[in-house]
Amino acid sequence: MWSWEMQVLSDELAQGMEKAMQLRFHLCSTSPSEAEDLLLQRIISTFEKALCILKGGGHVGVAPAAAPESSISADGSSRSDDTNKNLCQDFGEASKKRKLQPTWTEQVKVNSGNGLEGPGDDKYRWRKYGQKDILGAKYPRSYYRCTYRQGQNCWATKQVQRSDEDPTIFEVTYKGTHACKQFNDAVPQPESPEKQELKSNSSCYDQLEQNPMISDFRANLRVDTAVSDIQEMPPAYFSFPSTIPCQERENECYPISAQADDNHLGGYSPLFYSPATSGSNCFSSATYQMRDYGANDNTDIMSANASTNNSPIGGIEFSIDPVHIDPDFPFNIPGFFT
DNA sequence: TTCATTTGACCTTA
DNA sequence: TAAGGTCAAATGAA
Repeated sequence: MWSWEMQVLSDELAQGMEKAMQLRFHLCSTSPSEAEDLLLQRIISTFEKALCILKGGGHVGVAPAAAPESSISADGSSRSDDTNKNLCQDFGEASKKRKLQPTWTEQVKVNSGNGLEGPGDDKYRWRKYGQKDILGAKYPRSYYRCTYRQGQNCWATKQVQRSDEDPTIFEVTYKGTHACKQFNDAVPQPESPEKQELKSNSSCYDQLEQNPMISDFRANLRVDTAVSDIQEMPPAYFSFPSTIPCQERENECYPISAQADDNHLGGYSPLFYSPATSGSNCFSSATYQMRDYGANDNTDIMSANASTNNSPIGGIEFSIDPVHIDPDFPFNIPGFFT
């Protein structure tokens, strides 16, 4: 089959799964029957299997993971026993290790009126290690790595690329998860109310993090957070498919604790937190599109703007509150841009 | 003095 | 071989 045909087919399957997950997502807020939930679970599972088969990995039920600890290779194919033999030596090589790291992208819109040069802080301390002019891009791409790379062997990196079309939009690509603990000694940084609330709900995220499906999906996750493209969605809590009935999973999302072990973010977008009021939702209101292109390194086609409603993706759409950039937020804080 | 940024060179990958 | 990604020496700021 032609590669583009494969891609189209993959996209279609992905959309099917996305819609099924949306449906399940909605049903969860209306206490669906166990039968309904099971049925949806099977539908989603079927899409998953089809996608896995299409991608040639043959590994069913697990989206490509990319974390170094994962037993799934970056290209989405499962690491069979023979490939497992090579795991140790693979991970011993930093470059390969990096290849296996989860990657996702956020689009951050900043208020140009503030003379901002880049997106705001993401509560991690980054050290710029390079800048490159990218072919066809108006603006250079900046490369950052975690300040604690040496001290704490933290291999998280990020790339910041200013949008050609809209200079107020920065595409921030995160690679790898933070292994460091840097929140106690991090430079105190002002936080928007949204962020503060997000933080307080981190236990909700932690709960979600326990879900193996999340680890599966997050590997090739791409989160577009362009503030301008927010779709209204009825409130509901977010959930990846699992065999746990919705009512039970609800409890996974509700407990809100003030003690946020930020490291559990693992470098993932803080936007995953729900600023849900009264703890009723893990995610609500607006839509973020999580695009899982699955096994292949298809990040290039993942770069479509979040505005599309037809995102051809094996990811899901789920609702969380929009995160607006506070016009008064001091973006010139250390660590992001100079 | 320490830490962050800049930037040219080098490495990797497609 | 070109483009993207990373390294590391030089430089600057605090």
